[in-house]
Amino acid sequence: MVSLKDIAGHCGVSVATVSKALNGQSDISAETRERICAAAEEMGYMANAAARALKTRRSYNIGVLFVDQRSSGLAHEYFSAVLDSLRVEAEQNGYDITFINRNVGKRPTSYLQHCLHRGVDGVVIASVDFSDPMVAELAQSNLPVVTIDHVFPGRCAVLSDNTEGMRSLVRYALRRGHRDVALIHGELTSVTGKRLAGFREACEEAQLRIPAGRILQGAYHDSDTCYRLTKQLLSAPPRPTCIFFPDDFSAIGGMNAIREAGLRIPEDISILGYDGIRLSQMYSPKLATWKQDTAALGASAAAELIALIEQPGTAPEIRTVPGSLIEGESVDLRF
Amino acid sequence: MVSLKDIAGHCGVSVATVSKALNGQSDISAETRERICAAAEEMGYMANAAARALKTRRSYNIGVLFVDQRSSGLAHEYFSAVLDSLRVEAEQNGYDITFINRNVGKRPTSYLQHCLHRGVDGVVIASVDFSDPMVAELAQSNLPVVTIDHVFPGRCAVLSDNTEGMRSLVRYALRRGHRDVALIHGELTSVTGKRLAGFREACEEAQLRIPAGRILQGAYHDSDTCYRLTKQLLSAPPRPTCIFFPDDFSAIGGMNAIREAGLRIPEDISILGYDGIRLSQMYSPKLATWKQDTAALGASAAAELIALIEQPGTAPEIRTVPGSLIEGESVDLRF
DNA sequence: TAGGAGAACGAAAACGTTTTCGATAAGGAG
DNA sequence: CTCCTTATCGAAAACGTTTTCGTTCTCCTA
Repeated sequence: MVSLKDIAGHCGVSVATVSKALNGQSDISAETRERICAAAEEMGYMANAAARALKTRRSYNIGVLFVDQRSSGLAHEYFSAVLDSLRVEAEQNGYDITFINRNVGKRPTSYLQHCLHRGVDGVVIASVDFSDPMVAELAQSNLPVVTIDHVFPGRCAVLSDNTEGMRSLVRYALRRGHRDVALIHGELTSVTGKRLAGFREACEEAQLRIPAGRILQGAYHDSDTCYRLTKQLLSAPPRPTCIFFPDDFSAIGGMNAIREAGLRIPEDISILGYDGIRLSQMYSPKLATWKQDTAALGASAAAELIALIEQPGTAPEIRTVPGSLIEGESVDLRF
Repeated sequence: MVSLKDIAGHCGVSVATVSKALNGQSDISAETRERICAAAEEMGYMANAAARALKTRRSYNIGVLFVDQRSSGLAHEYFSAVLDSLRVEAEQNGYDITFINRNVGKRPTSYLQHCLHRGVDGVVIASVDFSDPMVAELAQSNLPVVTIDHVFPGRCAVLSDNTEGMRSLVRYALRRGHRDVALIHGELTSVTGKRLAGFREACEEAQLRIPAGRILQGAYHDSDTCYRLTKQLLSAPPRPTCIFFPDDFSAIGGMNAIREAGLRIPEDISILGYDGIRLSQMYSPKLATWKQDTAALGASAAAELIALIEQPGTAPEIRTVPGSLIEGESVDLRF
């Protein structure tokens, strides 16, 4: 690896001058700057990130905390899409991303310690158990932090509009004439809470009372559980005419249960998913679902974090990313 | 951040002693070592990775090159699963992973330059256009490199057994009595080549001649293309009794085409996928497919790379990871 | 012409480690 | 008691940067 010293030797100047020329400082004459830059280019110079980070305390590295509970983190299309746009946005701004984990060397530590060790400039937290004290420790640290789909008091967050998403889905189903609807939701998290709120709002709006038995706790991204719960819903008459699922993936479990019961979708039972993954429009029938704008979520998170890093004064902002309704073909008209 | 100097001050020894105590060097008395380690623990010491990397030229960071052509990289379940197990294995060995891209700062460079800049200890390359000269440059550099699903001469590689996978699938279909089979394959890569070879071998073995029109080039992970090609296959009688698809995901496109033509799976047309993603066993019918051992692929790649890094003498090894046949319910008996 | 301003560059310290090598002390052998 | 080992520790250099603060030198103004 060629270093500043090599270039300095080659050009007959000091390392200080080379550094300043390469970094565009003003107290270098245009002529020498040209000469130095040309030499650097020609010699294939590449700054040593470690040395620079050591000196400047800026690593141009952002940490990403994605914990795949039930190994559905990276394999989950929603999160991998968010991660990917996050990565692209970060890279365009000159930042690399590294995954945060719980060991440095081979010894276990905390997420925060790991971040301090690596000297990341900031952190994006998503898809984790936000009740984990170790996550809270990281979120409350004095590193710049942006969370996705969760808000810690006083910190930045990027949210998918879960209340609006669920509200829109319910309104859509009610508009199509459904009155006896059921909801299977995921584990109780802030995301689930928002969606439940949206569900209730839309129902109240339509002066619809939903009996307790029509709201079941399932699990995200777990089609087996939804298969089971759907069977349960179908077995106790009267059947609902419409079922909301935690996400598109788990809706597949529900569809299987419905078909095994000899019922048709949407003629006998209408269904709605959530997420709008590509697959949802390949089922037949195409699924009615709420498309979360994963590209905007990831890019916003990165952009906001970088703003936080580069303009330390920035007030912590909570940005909500709108989604959109995909009508699909899985909700029948009932009049 | 507390540094070695702080600990040294606190314990009344030199930084050299602290460093050696913490790193388990032998020329430190047990008593002072205890004292220093205790102080380090209590003061919340965390080594500065940048300083260490600068001094030792080891970053404990491995670069991962995953390019998502057609944005199906991270969103592709196969690769995200491989990536995840790779990450876990690396982390367990004290390595972090960072994504390699083409810019340092905001200026574009090559993958190799980016690696040199970051000082990664080694690189895993997967899911890229292996004909890209910039990828070749990286692969032929003197960094430790492991590729997945592709072999560069003289370098380490971890391969999913594509020939065996396709051979097994074909044998399975032929065993069930199919004689007029069609294959839709992906873009021409070394992976596709292997699968084609497996396909041909199994056919020859059974003394089956496959007319040219029965082998079509489609695209990986692209259900639209497969939808179109399947329609084409179905429109020209005689129809094949069995179709092989590039992967499970694109098989969905094929299934839709088949069903739209009013045909049943598998009674009228049998189908086979490739990959064994979770979803494939949620379709109905469950898909006959070849399950690639993504967990082993990722873990092997990481393990092999780390071996290469830590024992520089290691001979470049090409490891093939076996997969397994999932029979599913999508291939009918034909006798 | 003297003085000051500004432009261009360099010396050196610093960031936090690791590592070599020398120094000191203790202990054992003769 | 002297000499040689061995154990334990520290001083200092080095890794490759960035940045502060001088130092020169030129040129302009009064």
